[in-house]
Amino acid sequence: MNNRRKTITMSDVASDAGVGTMTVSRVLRDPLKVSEETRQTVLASVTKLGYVLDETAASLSSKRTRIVGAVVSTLDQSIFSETVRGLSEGLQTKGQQLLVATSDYSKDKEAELIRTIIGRKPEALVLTSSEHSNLAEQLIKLSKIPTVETWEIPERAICACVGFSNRQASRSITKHIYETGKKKVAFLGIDRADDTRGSLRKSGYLDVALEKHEGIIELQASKAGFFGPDYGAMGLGSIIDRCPDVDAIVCASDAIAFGVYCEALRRGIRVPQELAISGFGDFDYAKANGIGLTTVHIDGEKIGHETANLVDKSNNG
Amino acid sequence: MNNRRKTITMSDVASDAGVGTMTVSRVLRDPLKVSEETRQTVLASVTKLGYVLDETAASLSSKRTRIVGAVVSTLDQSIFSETVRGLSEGLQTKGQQLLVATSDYSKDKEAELIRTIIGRKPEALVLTSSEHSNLAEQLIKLSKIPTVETWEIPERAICACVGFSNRQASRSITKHIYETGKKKVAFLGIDRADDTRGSLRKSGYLDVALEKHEGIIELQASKAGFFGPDYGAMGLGSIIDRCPDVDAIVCASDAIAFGVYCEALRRGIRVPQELAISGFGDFDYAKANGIGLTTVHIDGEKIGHETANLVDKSNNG
DNA sequence: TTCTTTGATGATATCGATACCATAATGTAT
DNA sequence: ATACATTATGGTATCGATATCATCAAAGAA
Repeated sequence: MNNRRKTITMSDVASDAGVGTMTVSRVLRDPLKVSEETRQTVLASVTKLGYVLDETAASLSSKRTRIVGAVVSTLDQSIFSETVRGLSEGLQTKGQQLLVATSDYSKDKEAELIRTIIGRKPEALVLTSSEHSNLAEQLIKLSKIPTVETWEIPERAICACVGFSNRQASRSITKHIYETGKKKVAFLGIDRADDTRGSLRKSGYLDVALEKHEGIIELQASKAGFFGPDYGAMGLGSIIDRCPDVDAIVCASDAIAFGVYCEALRRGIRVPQELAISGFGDFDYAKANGIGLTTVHIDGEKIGHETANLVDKSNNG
Repeated sequence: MNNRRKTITMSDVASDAGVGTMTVSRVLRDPLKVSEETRQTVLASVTKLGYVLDETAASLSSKRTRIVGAVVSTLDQSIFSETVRGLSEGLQTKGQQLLVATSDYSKDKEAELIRTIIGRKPEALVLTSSEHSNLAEQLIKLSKIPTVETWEIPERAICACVGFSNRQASRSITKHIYETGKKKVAFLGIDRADDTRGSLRKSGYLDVALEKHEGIIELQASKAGFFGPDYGAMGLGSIIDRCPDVDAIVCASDAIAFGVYCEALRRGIRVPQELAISGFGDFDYAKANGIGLTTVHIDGEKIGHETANLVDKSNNG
């Protein structure tokens, strides 16, 4: 009503309710420590004045910010967004809030963002990349903030990590494909220097294929500025040219797999009867029943939830 | 080095550099107000001690939190994640940080989250839904925090909004399809009570189709627990049964369009020559050249950036 | 030379909630 | 009845940076 007032503070509520500020604080933070009667009075004043506790001040005073920081590589149409979602949900139930920033796969940017976020004194830090700049590692160490690395299991974890091994996953799917009776299994990936995941996946494929003493049909080509599905469509052509009896293709990503899939349909090849196609992780539509794509489904949301739990443990456990 | 020390504060830096705390503060916030010489000394101490400014305290003192809160419906594989990305990037360049929370399309949850976020005293609030609970609107009004609503242009904006009209967009795409010479254009959507967007898109389609005095082939069916693409695949069948000479389908979403597309390929129908298919906004792969899908591309990132600018203006302009 | 302006710097009160300790009022064991 | 927990509550210093005002020196105007 009287809206030209300054900010309503806890002592405004306190005097309105005829109690001390500590009592108000307790009503809001630890209601059981206050008698039923007082609690009602205070709550009445709170709603009457439309009071909202100032977490900024609370954080400074209590040294508990209830904030968790996350620096992710990207949020685009990607599995990371699922992770962020799981994380955000998980944290919400634990009364924490999520501060996110995107690094765009740049280590320097990541370090800079980490510095800014550390300034917020978060209770934990979540990172999605497994390699960090020295500056970043140093900042983290100095700040002593529990840090969780997700997605790729790093060689040497800073603190804790939640994730999976790309190589292992690729090995499993390749093995699975051979087990369904396929004979000529090819791998289709893009040759890019900075693509650690892609090459881990290739290694996983090779681990199994070599063991089969089977023709290792492996195609790699540097991309020419066009998008994943296009590369996949083209790749299918090359593979069939080189090896007409191919009956399965392990792709380094779902974007590629999708391209292969569409091209196969266009050529009238039945999927997966004549050609099995497997992708990797970030393509939501692969779930649909009608689509014959196999994919390594990575439960980003679960990773997020697990991370939230871990974060909680590092603070309370 | 000496790591059993307590937190390093600004006065630690100040005494190390032999200056007052205000000078340190200025070096970090407004370097031009400090002489070159002093600045260097202070910066040296800062790095020497590994000092990181405590934004929590800064916020309390200056009443500028440099935080922007966002409550989004979801982050899943969706266009919202692009928006969040654009927003996050845009804010980063302006020295702001983003606090996100997901409401899962629940108005009550949204209101609750808004309350928590308001407690952080953000400098702006970003919402992705256009309908809010009374509580939410009241909280926002009381807090006087500039609020930006994105995506759907609301009937009655709380403060400012960035977005587009679903109906208008659908109208454009339908018109475009007729212009390419198609004669029998159908609409395929899912019948769900709470799907405001879907029905706006349907209306947009009808606006144009009716005007053409052309057969309005419209199919609606409640979904049976399976995923979008499956519905699309099934939908194509129904439409063809009812109207064999259909030559274009406007779909309510990209998931549906994708299902229609795959089913068309399976049936040997050439896309887009024999059948044009259009989707709506959240399917990244539609961009690929080889794929014959038309889609209303919604630039989530741009929405995010625009929002960031708007947020900036409401605070400084 | 004297007065004013400008620039660099520091002292201190302050933001708003909470930790910590003190107090008062009960109940309860001896 | 005395001593001792236990519970409910309030007073106050405190967290760490910044706004504000004061100070002082050097530079320019008269």
